[in-house]
Amino acid sequence: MAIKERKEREKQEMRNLVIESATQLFLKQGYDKTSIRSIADDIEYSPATIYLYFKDKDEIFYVIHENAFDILDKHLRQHDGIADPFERLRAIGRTYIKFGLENPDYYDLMFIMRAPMEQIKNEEKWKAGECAFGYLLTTLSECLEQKRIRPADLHVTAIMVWSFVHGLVSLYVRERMCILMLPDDTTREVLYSSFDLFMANLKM
Amino acid sequence: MAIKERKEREKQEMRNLVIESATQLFLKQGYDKTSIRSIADDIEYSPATIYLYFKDKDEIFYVIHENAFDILDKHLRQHDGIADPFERLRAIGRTYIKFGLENPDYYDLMFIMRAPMEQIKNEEKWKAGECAFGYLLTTLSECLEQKRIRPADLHVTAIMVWSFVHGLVSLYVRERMCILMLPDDTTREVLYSSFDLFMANLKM
DNA sequence: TGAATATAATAAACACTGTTTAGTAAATGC
DNA sequence: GCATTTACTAAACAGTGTTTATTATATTCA
Repeated sequence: MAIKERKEREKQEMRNLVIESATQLFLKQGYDKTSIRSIADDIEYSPATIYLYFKDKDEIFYVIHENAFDILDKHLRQHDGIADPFERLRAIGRTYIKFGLENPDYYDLMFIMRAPMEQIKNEEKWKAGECAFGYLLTTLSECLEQKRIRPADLHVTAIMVWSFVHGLVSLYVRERMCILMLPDDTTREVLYSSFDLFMANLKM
Repeated sequence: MAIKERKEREKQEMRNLVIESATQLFLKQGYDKTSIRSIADDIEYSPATIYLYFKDKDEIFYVIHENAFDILDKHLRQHDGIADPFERLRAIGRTYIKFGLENPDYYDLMFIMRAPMEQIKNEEKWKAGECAFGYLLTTLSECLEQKRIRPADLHVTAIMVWSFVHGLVSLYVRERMCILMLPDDTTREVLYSSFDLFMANLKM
């Protein structure tokens, strides 16, 4: 009986349709302005239909949140070829910052907004987060082994590195870097200089 | 004619009444659940009355945002007496983190939420932010003068320090530290250890 | 094939939100 | 004492996420 399979496929296609529309609207107008009604309008279905495929708005944005991690992951893995773990760490860090500055809405959803994390509480774990953090852990582990960075606890070091780059990006994304009273491109230069300084301090 | 003065005083008292109620509700239930109607209910006035004293919801939370900076400022100034600028910086940093962990809603409003920054765009500058950042700048300036930290550009160093502590607190406040899969008190210990490591790397 | 059942979609409603408007009652000015 | 200004609010407006009752379509089975 292939009907059940077709139904399942159609269900998945409808979910994709919603996600594609939601992602497009989200990146164009932000989270708040991406209402269930605006998605419904866009895909030419009634708002109630969306609730046949998603539990609530959070579930939609949880999927977008997961997709965003896939995109970031692809960016970060570009540097897998760099043999020196410290230089690899530097490349990963710069790419992380670049991703945040160039995709502020995605970054917001991944690391700042509360909405997607509500979903994770009900599910098992923050799989996407663990994947990205695991990548940082292995890179830092190599750095420590080869004595390229100052010796310290692996997790403490990882939290230090992640917190720093997250701080840079999130202060920028949430418009607190205005205290510098500099034009946008100069502000960005300060951010990257700050990252360089951080890496210099980390180096052994 | 003292009537005008009395009226002005009454106007200010009404504003204070709204702010006090809003602050209390905000710290108890968070931003989203603190609606204009819930404030109006609490102070036993109609919702429309609030709009006679405040332009919109953002203006109310901008005042709370400013008050929160006064509170943080008082905490930070406690360490004015520490002669050694590096040790003063360490004390300021720990107090900043402690403030964030113990007052997550205030911290959110001050450094994460978009709402209060909308107000700042229409006004002149982010006065409260500049005051706090200025305090960091003068402390770091002393550290550099006395060669207690590695030589670098003052503003680049300040952004590095602020971004790091902000990253620590904001990842915690927005529940991303769950990747550590540790109980809450252990997570906090990791944060403080991370801060110690950062300071050790900064030291000359 | 035709009646019974299951699925898919929706219109309308519910309970909220921030904000505005029109109208009322009280305080003030002359 | 009367006209005017001020203080306040009920009701409405335009949204929001979400649920319910109903209809139309598709599938199953006799």
